[in-house]
Formats: sequence, C-alpha cells, structure tokens
Amino acid sequence: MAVTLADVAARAGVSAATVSRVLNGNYPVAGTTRSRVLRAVEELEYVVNGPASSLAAATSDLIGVLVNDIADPFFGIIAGGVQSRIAPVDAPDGRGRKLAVVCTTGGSPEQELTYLTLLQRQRAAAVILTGGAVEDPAHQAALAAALRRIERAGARVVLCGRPPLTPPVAGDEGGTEGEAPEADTAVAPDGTEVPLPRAVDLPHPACLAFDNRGGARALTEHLISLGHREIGYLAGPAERTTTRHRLEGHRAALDAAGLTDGAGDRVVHGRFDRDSGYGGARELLRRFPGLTAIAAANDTVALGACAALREAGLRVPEDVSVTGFDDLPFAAEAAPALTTARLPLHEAGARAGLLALGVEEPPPGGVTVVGTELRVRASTAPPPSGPRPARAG
Amino acid sequence: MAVTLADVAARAGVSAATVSRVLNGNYPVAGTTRSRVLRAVEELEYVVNGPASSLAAATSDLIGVLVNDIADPFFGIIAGGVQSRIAPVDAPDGRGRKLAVVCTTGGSPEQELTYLTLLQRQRAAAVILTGGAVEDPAHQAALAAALRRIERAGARVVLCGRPPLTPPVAGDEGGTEGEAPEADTAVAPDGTEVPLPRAVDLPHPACLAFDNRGGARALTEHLISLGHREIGYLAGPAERTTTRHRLEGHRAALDAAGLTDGAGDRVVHGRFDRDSGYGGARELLRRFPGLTAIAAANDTVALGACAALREAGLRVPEDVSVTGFDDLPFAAEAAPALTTARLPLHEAGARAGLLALGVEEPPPGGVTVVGTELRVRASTAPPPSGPRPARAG
DNA sequence: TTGAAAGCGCTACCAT
DNA sequence: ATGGTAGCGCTTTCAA
Repeated sequence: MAVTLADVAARAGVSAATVSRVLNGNYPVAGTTRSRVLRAVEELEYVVNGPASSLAAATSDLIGVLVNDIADPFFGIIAGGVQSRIAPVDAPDGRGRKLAVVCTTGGSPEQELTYLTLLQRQRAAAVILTGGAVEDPAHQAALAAALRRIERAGARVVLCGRPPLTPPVAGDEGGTEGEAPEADTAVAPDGTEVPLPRAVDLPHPACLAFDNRGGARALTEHLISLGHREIGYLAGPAERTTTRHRLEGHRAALDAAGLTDGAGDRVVHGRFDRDSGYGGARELLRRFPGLTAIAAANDTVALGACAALREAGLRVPEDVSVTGFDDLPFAAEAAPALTTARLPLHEAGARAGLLALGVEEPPPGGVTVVGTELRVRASTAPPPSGPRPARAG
Repeated sequence: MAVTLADVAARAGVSAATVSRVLNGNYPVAGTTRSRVLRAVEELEYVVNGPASSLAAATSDLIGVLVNDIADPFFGIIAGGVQSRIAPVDAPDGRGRKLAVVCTTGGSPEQELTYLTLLQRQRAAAVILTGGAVEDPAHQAALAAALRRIERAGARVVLCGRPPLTPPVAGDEGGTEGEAPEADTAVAPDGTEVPLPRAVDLPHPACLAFDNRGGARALTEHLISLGHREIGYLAGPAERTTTRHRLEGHRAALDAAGLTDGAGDRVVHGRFDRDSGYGGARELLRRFPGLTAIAAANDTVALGACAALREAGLRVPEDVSVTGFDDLPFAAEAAPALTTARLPLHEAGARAGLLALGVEEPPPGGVTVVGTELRVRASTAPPPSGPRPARAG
C-alpha cells in the first residue's frame, strides 16, 4: 500500500541499494544519480519505513528516558536537556535525529523494570535513567540485571541524577577511586572486539551523579553560619538515594558544627511534594518550637513549608529561614526568600543526551559528579532571643 | 546474536508461529503448549524484537506527542495525562502498553513538520499535537498535508489544546455547527469499510480544543464586574491561535461592557514567558498610568507581571488586580492573589491518549471543546479614585 | 490446535 | 559507482 524503497528505485531507474545509499548518505553516490533519487523521493512522498530499517540494521533512532513524572519540572527540564542534544534544532531535515521515548515510572521499581524491557524490545539505542533510585536491594539487583541485558543488546545506558549502581566502598557517590580499568575486551579471530567475561558481570553505565550530599551540606552550613542552631529538616521518602544523600549532607553539616546534641533529629520524612512540605513543616513547628530554620528536601517541599509558616503567622526568612533544593524556575517566584542549592538540570540532561549518543565518552571511572551551586536569595540570622511565640495551629 | 523467536520455538519444541500466537495472545493455544512456551521465554530471557514485529504487522507501539517545550509544566502536565492512558500502571507486564515519543518543537513550524515525518517513519500508531498552532497559512497548508499523509498511513491524529485545522466559517473554535456529517465510507466487497474520496481531501483529526476565548472573556468580565475600567492585556506572540483566541475573549468582554472607547487598545504583545510578562507590565504601567488591572496571556506571563508590579511598589491585588490563565500548580504558590482560568490539562491529555488509542471515539463533528473554570483567589475592586501614584521605574 | 512458509521493507555484502 | 541479493525476526495466511 505505502510507497517503498523499491518504488523509488523503479521511478529513479536505479537499484534499491542505491536509493538506500542516497538516503543514508553513508556511501559515495554520483551527483546525478543522487538528485534523480531525491526527486523520486519527493514526487512519491516517500517516507522510510523505520521498523524495516531498524530490523535490517539492528539499530533504532529511539532513546528511552525514564522519569518519575514528566509533569514535574524537575524531570521536564532534564528531558528538555536530553532532547536538545539528541535532536538539535539545527539538524537539516531529520538526519540522524533521535527520538526520545519518555517513560513515566512514578518512582515505582516495577514500572522501571517494565519500561526497560519495553525499550529493549524497541531496540532503543540508549536508555537514560533519571532521578534518584530506590535503594531496596532486591530491586537494585533486578535493575542491574535488566541494565546488563540492555547493554549486552548493544544499547548504551546512562544514569542522570542518580548514583552508580554499586557505590564504592566509602559510600561516597563522588568516588573516582574505583578499581583501575582493566582490559576487558579481546580481539576475536574475525577481528572484532569481544568482551571478556568479568568476574562480576555488572553493567557499567555512564553516570552523571548530582552532588546531593554536598549541596545539602552547603545549605545547612549556610544556615549555621548565619547563627541558626535549631534547624529542622524535611526529608523525602525513605529508601531513595536522593533522600538519603541530602539528609546525610545535612547531618554532616550539623556534626561538623557540633550541633547534634542528644536532643535527637529534627527530621520529618515525607514525599517530594508540596503537601508533604506543608504537613511536615507544621509537625516540625509543633515538635520543635525553638526552630529558626527549615531545610527542605527540594523546592516543592520548601514551598509547602513556606505556606505552613505563612499560615502560622511566621515570616520567611525573618522568623524562619527556609532552604530548598534544585532551584526550579517557579520556586524562586513563589518564594523569593528561598535559599536553595542549584542543580544544573538542563545541562545534566544535555550531557546525558551526549553520553546516550556516544558522542561524549564517560570519564575513566564512569562517574561524573555534577556539582551544586548555593543560591542565596535572602538570608536572615535567627532572632537573638530563644523560642518565638509560635502561633502554629 | 540475540535470542529470537526461533530459539524460543526450538526450546519449547513448537513452531515459531505458535510462539508468536502465545506472545500476542490473539489466538487460541493449548494450555500446556502455552506454558511450555512461556517457560522457554523465561529461561532464554527472550525479548521480542519490536522493529521486526512492527515490520511484519505494519503497526507499532509508539505514540508521538508534539509539544512546544517539555520543560514547561503546561506541556509536561498534558504529556503526563497522555501517558496515564496509553500506559496505565495497572497493565500487567508490558501488554498492550504504548510508548510516548515526546518531541519538543519549540513552537517552530519546521520542527513540527520534521517531527511528523520522523513519527510517520516510525509508523507511530498515533500522533498528538498539543498547544496552540501557528496561524501562518503556508504552514497550515503544509501541516494539513503532513497530517493527511499520516492519516493515510493508518495513524490516528489528535489535536489537544488546539483548534481544528479548518475553523468553521463563524471563526468560532467551539462550533459544532459544522456541515452535517455525511456518509464518508462505503463497505467494500470484502466487507471492510473503505473511505470514499472526498471533494476536499483534508485530514480530519480528533480534536480537543480549549475554550481559550471563553476563559479569557470570563476573566475580563470578572475584572469588569469588580469595577475595573482600565484593564491592560499582556498578549502572547502574534500568529498563534492561543494568543488570538484569548485576546478575542478579552476584547469581547470589553466590547460587551462598552469599554472600548477610542483610546485604543491597552494591549502589549510578547512571548509566553516570564520576562515578557515583566517587561510588558512595565510598559503597560508607563503607557497607561490609570490601569487598575492586568490580564495576562498565561500564568507565567502573569508571574512576570506580578514581579514588575511589586518592583513598582504596587500591591497585588490591592493596587492592581492580576489574572493569569492555565492554573499551573506553581503559579498559585507564587501569586496567591492571582485570579486565573483553569484549564484541565491533565484530563485533556488523558482524553487525548484515549483518542490516540482509538479507545474513545471523537464526537460527530470531531471537535470537543474543553471548558475553562474561573478560579478566583483574591479579587479587589479598583481604588475609588483615579490614577494611583504610579511609582513605576 | 499446530506447522510451514511467504512475505514485510530495508541494509549490507559481494560482484561488477 | 552501481546492481543483485541474502537475510534481519516476526506475523499471518494456508494446510494439515
């Protein structure tokens, strides 16, 4: 029914092979032949059959992007960064443009695995996993197995905003102190490189890890430097690397300042959304009336906290200083007094795109740590006296 | 190299045809055979070759979603709605799950066309175009041609948040008063329905149009009802349906109230972003010192306007009332005093997903108008006196 | 209920 | 520089 390569070939008076060569531009073709073919393509309104060429060439133009929630600007911005590189607008027609298959996992391990299979089925050229990972060991193992399978199928795997699968012993996401890169391929009789079996057959994806720990630490250090001593923390959901690392950074700052007295943690766990920030802040205010600052797991949570403070008749940052994380565009608008750690989401996405294309090589250890930048919009030292008249509801 | 159907067939001691039937579950297979096959699939870690099956079956699991910018929550939320339906989380493994290919056009007509070709090449099962359209006639024609080609290739086309390609004569996007639906198919000898050639071979996509005009009108009517008489308008970029319809709604409200004196329009055009809102508001304040209200093309623009007002020492909404459009989550947080028209973006995306799947049938006319809801967060009548001491910079 | 086999449309290798 | 052609892995008649 549809126009095929053969139709074009017939019309141009050449062979199918020639048409293919013209279209893929990866082989010398005479100028006249070339233009004849292109004209036939035009006249027939021929559009390549992607599945057919994917089958024959054993590759596809699809790049999978796994996100928690595409409606969340955090992931939207990363996805935008990816697209800016895998399909640059200045590319001629569609030449060499990859398409992004965006998959919303909702943070569910099962969904993550399901989508990986679906993408493998599509023979995606690469898969990019974004955002923090669930730390459940069983899932980690299943995930590693899935990624290994995908890599073996010839697809690239990139982690963006997520720590490596097997953290170095020190438990530090920034570690480049991995084992020395041993030779792990050999030249087969037919001249091609084949992978040598490794003692541990783990996947080794390219990895762009956010410095969540460092950012969180810097934020809390900033609060401490202003004179705050009672700092609450609104953490994300347990079992997630993002939650853990940011919380660890916060605690590291407290420890370094000797602020971890036996009073226990001023930490409340919740989700990464506004409601959790709102509820969590109310709880913090209730439990710790002396609080002068709140560090939130991310900007969205911080916004919820601001709302709770406002409702309690407290001013931000005069009465309670609030910090967020990520620096989403709208957050600055909503809470101009927010101090936050800026994560270069778009840039990270863009680099992930390059890694997915294979244009950019991952560093020797495979892991690149993307730093955070402290954004101080408004800082206020705590009131000289102790507890405020906390009018929280 | 990879495991194929044939491998599974061999291992299960059945033919390839049988394995295919088991995997697709669209044909009766004996229970024992079935389980034998499934076990072989498990043991071999077999993953279907998508391109191969797409080639053979002439269909694919891909659904294209064209957006202006996936980093913009407006589109992110729509995309999320689409995904919620084309890949419901409760689907077993990957059974029948479609994948969303998200394409960022940046609002560029050329990119739009390029992506449509790319999606046609992938033999996408459907294509969803979101957001307002560029009104340039040449592009409209090229777009119509591209969509027609895609429809002829057997893919469904859905417009989401965009008016029909050929607006009814009245120029009203809400028109269901189109020509009576004539019979446009006939039953072929083999019992299948075939389309009759139409006089004008236009594409007829399913269409979910936002009631931009109605929403904008309601907003301005609201301002007028509060007593505002000098209302500025921050419009979007020219040549876009969204811009035009919202502006028309605004003007309709003014006309109805007899507020369009010869003083000329208090309208400033810009982009759909914060900076335009900021700059545009400053310009409005300068040119129309008596302004007591500003209606913005969307929430992002409104946020920029709020910033400009704040900077000018004016309070919102006490000194100047501001309205937005869309009701993006963060906007309410950033400007709680904002009155806005709520667009059910997620729901619209979800319906677009169903239309793309063919699960839901488009209405007879093809067009469904999605209404807006007025969200009044804080309204203030204009100050009794005339011009304020506009301290604008 | 199952098997055999003919494509689906393209790529890439081998000739020329 | 160009043509011929053997697959790529799956679906889907048609037979059995």
